[in-house]
Amino acid sequence: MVAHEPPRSRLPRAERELQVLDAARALFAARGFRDVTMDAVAAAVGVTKPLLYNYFGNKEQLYLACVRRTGEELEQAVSAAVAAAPTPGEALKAALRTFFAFVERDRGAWQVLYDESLPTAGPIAEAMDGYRARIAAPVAGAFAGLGGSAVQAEALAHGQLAAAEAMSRWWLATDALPARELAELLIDTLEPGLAQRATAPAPEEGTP
Amino acid sequence: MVAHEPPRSRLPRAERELQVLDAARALFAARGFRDVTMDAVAAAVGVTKPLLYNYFGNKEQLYLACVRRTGEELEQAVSAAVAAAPTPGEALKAALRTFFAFVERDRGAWQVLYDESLPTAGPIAEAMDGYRARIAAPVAGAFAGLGGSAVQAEALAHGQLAAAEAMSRWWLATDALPARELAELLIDTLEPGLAQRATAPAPEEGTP
Amino acid sequence: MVAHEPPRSRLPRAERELQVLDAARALFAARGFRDVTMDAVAAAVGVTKPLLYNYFGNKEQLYLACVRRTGEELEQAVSAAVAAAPTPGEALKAALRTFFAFVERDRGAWQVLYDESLPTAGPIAEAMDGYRARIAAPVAGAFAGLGGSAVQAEALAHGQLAAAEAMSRWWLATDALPARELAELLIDTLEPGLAQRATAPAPEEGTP
Amino acid sequence: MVAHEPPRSRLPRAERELQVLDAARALFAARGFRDVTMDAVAAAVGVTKPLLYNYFGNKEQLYLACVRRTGEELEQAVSAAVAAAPTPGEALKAALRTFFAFVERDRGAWQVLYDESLPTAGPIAEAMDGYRARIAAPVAGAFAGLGGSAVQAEALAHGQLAAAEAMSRWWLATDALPARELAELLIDTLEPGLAQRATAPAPEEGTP
DNA sequence: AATGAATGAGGTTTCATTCAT
DNA sequence: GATGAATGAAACCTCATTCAT
Repeated sequence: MVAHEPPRSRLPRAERELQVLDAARALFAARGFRDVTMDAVAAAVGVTKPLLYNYFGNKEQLYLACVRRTGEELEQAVSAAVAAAPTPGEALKAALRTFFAFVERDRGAWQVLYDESLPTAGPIAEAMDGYRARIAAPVAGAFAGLGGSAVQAEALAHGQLAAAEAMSRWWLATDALPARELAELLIDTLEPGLAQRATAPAPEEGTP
Repeated sequence: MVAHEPPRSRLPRAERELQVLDAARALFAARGFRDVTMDAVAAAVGVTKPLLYNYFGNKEQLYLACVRRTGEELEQAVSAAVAAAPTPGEALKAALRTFFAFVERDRGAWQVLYDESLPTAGPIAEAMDGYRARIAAPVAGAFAGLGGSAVQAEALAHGQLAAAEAMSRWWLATDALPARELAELLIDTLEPGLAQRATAPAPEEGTP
Repeated sequence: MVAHEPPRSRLPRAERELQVLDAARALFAARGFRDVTMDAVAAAVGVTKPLLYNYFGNKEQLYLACVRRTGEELEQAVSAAVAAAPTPGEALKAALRTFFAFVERDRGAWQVLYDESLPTAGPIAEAMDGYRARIAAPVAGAFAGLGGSAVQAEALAHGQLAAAEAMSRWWLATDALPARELAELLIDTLEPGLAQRATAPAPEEGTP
Repeated sequence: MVAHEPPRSRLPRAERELQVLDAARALFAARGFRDVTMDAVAAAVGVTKPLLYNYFGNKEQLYLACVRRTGEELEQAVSAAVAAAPTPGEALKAALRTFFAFVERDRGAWQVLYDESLPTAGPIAEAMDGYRARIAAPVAGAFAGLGGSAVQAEALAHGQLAAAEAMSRWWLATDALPARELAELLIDTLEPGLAQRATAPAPEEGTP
């Protein structure tokens, strides 16, 4: 009655590592760091736990290995988009479009990068904070270029990045709209207000 | 057979429940569902674990009990604010102001309602989704009143509520601005874009 | 076929702790820290591991709990004997007699105190070094009072304490002599040499 | 089918065994049997674990192979020194001097021979006991020649060998005195007592 | 009304050892 | 002669949960 699993044994390390990484990332995306056990990863790949530990060290490092490539890609994509834009306003739009495009292209990758069940302390927390901060930085820069005080820009950047994340999560759950439209929707909503900020002479805060 | 020590305190059940709820909610707010053990709750209240189980059944139900009052309060506050507003534009502003004010008044309550370490399946997930949806609904209504399709309104509501949430978190961490000013900052940023939506003739979605 | 174990359940904590401590100390004495598993301790007492962790925290703390009383007793016995002696020579004799008497009185206690399979780093190593150092200190003092340079005294104290330990271990393995005679044997062997040191005018080292 | 990379080095077995033995002994000396993993040995030699198993069978046998040469050397050195001495008194001095000299010459070898983290049962324990007993025997012989019963001599031999050992360890840790002076210090301390034993009319057994 | 005592089940990690080439 | 790939077994520890009073 048991499906006769083809013997997948004795693969070269590089190949096995990719297998593990794929299986692990899928599990982490689906259930979150906390609810994925090393046993589950091992079972998904069809190997035993010690192999996982031989290759990746421990659970945190396995998680980070799942995240690394993806995280760096998103970092670079966002900062390249921002750098290439002629004005802060365009930079912000480009950043948001890049972000949503990324989410749409690889749901799993994004979910792992923005996992909400990660430990809030220790090396993993630091690494993830690093990724998120480096992704957020160019966006904050764009906001800062648009007028208002520096604190205000930071607050807005935090807020609208979270808005983008939330819209992404909502999109993952509902699939109600093409992700690209979400980018335009958010951009359209913000643009006039930001244009107005840019022309105003940036007082301490709010309206004169 | 010996009963020298008077029982620590023999409170009526209702009172004891409130005590437990307060202590538990503070813990859940500070450390998240996942990282709070029943032992920790019992120790914080000064009772033993079996009492917790007698009164609340299990950990999830205890958590839900902690959340119930808060969730209903926020639900009602937001929907009252929206209902009382003369126009969709005012409704939205009122909703955001109410939200920030609520977070400012009771950060613990707020954090429990939006705990990010909750199980993503099971009765607790459903209940929490319910609260969040009922809080988001009036906001989405306000957005919808400003033009665009219903899905777009829902997407925006989720996004800007998360923005408010993130700005609040940032406020809790930095204390860099009064929370009320954050509300105005967000409103000022959104208002022109929303005004523009309101005048445009809301097609299926997006502007022509 | 299985012996019908009398249900030993539900003992008061104090009693259970003593049971655990006895069983654990016996195991540690017989097999050494490294080779005793928490499962073995639990099985020996007839309880499950979590109880051990509830009561003692972890394996190291359980070990230290086994050692504490004994260690302090030996410390005090040795330093009291040394303090009560009129001359350094007498002090040294008293210390050695106390030491061997202790070994004879409670073989298990001594074996646990001088376990050779302990971790060489971490809290347990520090605690055990503390005990051993406090036991050695009065002996080193006695040697120092007998002439020669301070380094020489320290070297000799280290050496002869180790001699006493080794004789104790040999005694535990062979039981060939009453332990008390070992004390006298060692004392008789050292005494003339030490007396000679005491009269000599302590040059840099060796005989003038 | 591809064989671009030349094999790391295709040494004849005898040479490879020596390499392994050297690296392994250094590791065992530094960290003790328990804390050295086969992985660490393999890495230190620059070979893979299966080779270790091919050549030596298992960890215990590898350890014994590391110890064999050293153990036999020390055995022979001590017994030669004792045999060459004209009187029991000289024999003892010669034995102690040989012992200290050996430790000074090759601290690694010495530490492996007296590793304190070895299993206390099984083939390894028996083998090590054999080495230690054969090293102790000539010393005990010398003590026996100085009066007292055979058991007493054995007890003293065990004790004073341990004293030499401990002084060596202390020397390794502090470097406070030349090792040769430690030998003289111990000899000077013991000599008068032993001389006295020699003149006293040895009761139980021994020479009149 | 409340407790002290106890556990089942499962998690991460380590290590000596072997298989197939 | 030597290796890359892989594993079985067991260790420490944690936590939600229940039993008997």
